[in-house]
Amino acid sequence: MANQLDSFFSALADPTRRAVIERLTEGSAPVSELHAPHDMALPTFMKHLSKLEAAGLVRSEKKGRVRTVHIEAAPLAAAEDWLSKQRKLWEGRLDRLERLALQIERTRDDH
Amino acid sequence: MANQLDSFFSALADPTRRAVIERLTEGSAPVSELHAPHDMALPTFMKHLSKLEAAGLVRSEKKGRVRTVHIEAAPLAAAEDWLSKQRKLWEGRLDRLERLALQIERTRDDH
DNA sequence: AGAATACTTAGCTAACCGGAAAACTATCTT
DNA sequence: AAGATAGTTTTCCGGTTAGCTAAGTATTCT
Repeated sequence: MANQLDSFFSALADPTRRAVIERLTEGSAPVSELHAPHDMALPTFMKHLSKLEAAGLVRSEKKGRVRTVHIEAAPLAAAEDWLSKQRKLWEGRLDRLERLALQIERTRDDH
Repeated sequence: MANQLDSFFSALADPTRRAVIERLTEGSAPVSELHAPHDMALPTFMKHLSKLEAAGLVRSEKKGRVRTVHIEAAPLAAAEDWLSKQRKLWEGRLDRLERLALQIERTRDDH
């Protein structure tokens, strides 16, 4: 995985991990609280958290026996930017094609 | 993979596939042209195209021996929307926290 | 008809992923 | 000091993914 976007997108390609991100937009939380709504073993869930952290989408700190997890907004914005850029390029192209079509139509009318 | 977002994001989690999307914003193209810049066997590359098509990010039609591939904008926008929503929720929360902090500061000044 | 082109299908491999259970460590609580 | 709590580490498993080569099919060109 060379690119940052690789790990961002693949971290987001799993419903458990997206649910964690959604939950974290409401505020930081300890691992056990994040785990609670998910019907899977803790170690399995921890692997999802690790993937999010490795992708930089999340940060975490341990105090005593509790690890608290926070969302990290910047990479979310980076992924959004890539998507937005592609969509705009594509839409821009559609616009140009439309203008071209109008021009051709007009040229035809001149005959 | 239950969710649509699963396949969208996992389709975008690969640099070859993102490169294909980037190329396609410039316009549709046949398989061989899309393949040319990528240093991998054709069948391998075709599997990437299939994944993009399965995710609905791309459409394709075969005419004679040539298969032409087109980008499909809607799902790109859907993925963008999810990201945008999360980022805004998070930023909104930061704003509320900031206001709260200001309030507390003001209350303290009253003493 | 024969050769070249543009995929397609089939079959293989190594690595990774999402899941589990079991056993362990470290930190509160009583 | 004992017990409960909150993670962590280890080891295993079956399924998917990304890559390859080799051989096949369908069109188009000469």
